[in-house]
Amino acid sequence: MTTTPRPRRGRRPTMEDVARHVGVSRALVSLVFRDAPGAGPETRRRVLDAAEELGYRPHNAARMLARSRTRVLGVVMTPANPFHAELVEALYPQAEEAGYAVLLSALTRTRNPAEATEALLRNRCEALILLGPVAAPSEVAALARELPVVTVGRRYPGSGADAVHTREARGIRLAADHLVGLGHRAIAHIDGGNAAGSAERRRGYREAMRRHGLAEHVRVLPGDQTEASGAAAARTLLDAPGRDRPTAVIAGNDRCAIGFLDAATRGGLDVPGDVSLVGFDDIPAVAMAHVALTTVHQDAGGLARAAVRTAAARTEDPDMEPRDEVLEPELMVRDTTAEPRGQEARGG
Amino acid sequence: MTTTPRPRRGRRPTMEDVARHVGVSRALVSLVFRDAPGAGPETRRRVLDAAEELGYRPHNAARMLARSRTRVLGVVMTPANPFHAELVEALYPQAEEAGYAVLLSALTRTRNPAEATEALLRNRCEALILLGPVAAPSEVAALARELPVVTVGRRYPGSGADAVHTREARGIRLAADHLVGLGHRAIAHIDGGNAAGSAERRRGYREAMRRHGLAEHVRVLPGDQTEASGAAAARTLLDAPGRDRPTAVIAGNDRCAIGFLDAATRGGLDVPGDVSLVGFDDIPAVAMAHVALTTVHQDAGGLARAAVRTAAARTEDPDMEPRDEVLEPELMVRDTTAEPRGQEARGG
DNA sequence: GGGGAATACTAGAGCGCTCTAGTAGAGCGC
DNA sequence: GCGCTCTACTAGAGCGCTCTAGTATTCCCC
Repeated sequence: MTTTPRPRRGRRPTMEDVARHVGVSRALVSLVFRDAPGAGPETRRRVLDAAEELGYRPHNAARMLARSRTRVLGVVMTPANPFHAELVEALYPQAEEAGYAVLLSALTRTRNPAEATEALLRNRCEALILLGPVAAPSEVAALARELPVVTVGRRYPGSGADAVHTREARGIRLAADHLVGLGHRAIAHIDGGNAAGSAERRRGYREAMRRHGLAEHVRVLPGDQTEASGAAAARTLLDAPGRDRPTAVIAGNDRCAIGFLDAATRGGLDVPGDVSLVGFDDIPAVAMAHVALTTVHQDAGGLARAAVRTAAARTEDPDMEPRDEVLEPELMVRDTTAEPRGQEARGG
Repeated sequence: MTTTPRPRRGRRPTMEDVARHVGVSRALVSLVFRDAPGAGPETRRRVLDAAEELGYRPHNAARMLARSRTRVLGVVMTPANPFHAELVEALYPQAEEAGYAVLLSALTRTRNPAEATEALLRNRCEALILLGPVAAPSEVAALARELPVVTVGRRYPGSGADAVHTREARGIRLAADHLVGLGHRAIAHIDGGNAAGSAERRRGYREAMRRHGLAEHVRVLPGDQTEASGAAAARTLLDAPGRDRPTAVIAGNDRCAIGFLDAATRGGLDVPGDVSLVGFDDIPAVAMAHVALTTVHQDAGGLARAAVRTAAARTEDPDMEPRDEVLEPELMVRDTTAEPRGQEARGG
């Protein structure tokens, strides 16, 4: 286009260059770029024009170093987790509104929580937001001793970290009530292992079953919130004799439910004909796709907002009472739940 | 645990503090933390111990500012895109091996390419890796004038940016060959709009059809590589009279294919009974889930490796010949493709 | 035992910003 | 015409590192 081609080599222009070009002091240029009061409108325009002309761009490291506050929020996320994508999506506008920049650090197969947070700490984030953390309580506590930490989707009571999460147990209860309402009694739960929220969901499952007088039907299958573990659980059930087979399954999350659906369907089970299935999270894929999964909806936008607000609040006041923000889940009834076979016959 | 509780308030310890504590100079501490030669083993240990004791952690901004090179690779990614998750996953180890740190910047509904790259440039990345960029050619060209830019999954010929991508057209041809081999003739393509790779895939489709003498059957449905557009395309086909309906569809990508599968199935079409379906990317969800989508596999690890290598190479030598690294795709035949109805009858 | 090299360390000048404390000058009331 | 306030601007000291150019000290060889 009409952009002036700028020299590719050589050092980048600094504030000094812009200042000299306009004939003002460095401090004045700084004022303009920080949108601080104290510069005349005419000068402001000239500074901006000069910067544009020279291709000047503030050097973040220098800014961070000079400023007392960095106004950066460190976010640890797992790219492979679709629900984290939704949270990150919502985090940006919330952070911006609160006057913070977002610094992402990914958790991958080759990058553990310690590495991910270390990178953020070296950048002097003011607070950390950990999405669905898998770190050990002692690690989280150690972090919380250094800076404000907000865990999303999991609580670390007594760690000093604030928490923002869905009332997981209630979500599971909604699912259980729905299934019991349809006539199910043998309802199994695929566990999420040590993934965020799993403990709460497991507890919610046990409680709900007890409340419905179905304690004897409690059955927790091991898992880890991945498609693979859902599929494994399905295979376990397929191998069981029919009367030992639950008529409904509450998966640890949507990904697990997808895996279950896959393996169950391939194994010849009809969902919801032979077995009803409920997920958790309500990631976009299960709403829209083929699966039409009945699931427990988590409010990603609300979680993001609460996380940013809490991080900001604790940064302002480190001695604030520990917070535990809880958002209500919602059951999304779709096509993977129905009356159990026997019931259906009686009913029809 | 046994971690010394550190004072939460007050300024963080600096190299100066560590140096004083050990009784050496700041420069020596710097040497130790950079793993540079010139420090005795005994001193090295004492410095490390003191740092541990004081809770010292290098200040990244200061380091960046002081260093001539930042050794940071800026990566623009879209969290909502599952294929990007795979690329990011692979990018970290590759970058580390090449001696670079990774800085992520997300593209979201509220954050456009200009904002995402601006944030990275302010951090003085040495090179930019754009995953499936959607930016305008002029924008990419402007960026490439400032620093090495590698686009992944899309080429911007003449922009000055290097490209790393799959041989998209070949992938589509593999899909078309497979479908034609099964007996299909009316093969439609759901377009990916202006998403990365779409133009190549569209071209590949047209060429493949022509090569098979099926030019008259060419049918490109509008789309944009999301589930929604796949679903919309399915609805369009459902409304068409049977004889005008293609017997096979090559979707713009896997997400689009998932959407198609959803809407088609709900609309009463059997896949692959009534219509065969092929995707593109081979994201984890389509391999494992319920869908078992026949799709064109892209080598995420290979793309990541090539992207990092190219970025590093251009950083070393800005005058290097423009690179265009091409990786071969692979057709993964799963359960969504079969002989067309008529064929099947004849065959059986 | 004197010169040379290698090793272990230090001094100090930046890197490009921010921000406090200050100055110059205009406007204004009396 | 004096002091006052207000606006527009500047000087300069950091922020916490890196890195070049040094200085001691030891070791070794002839």
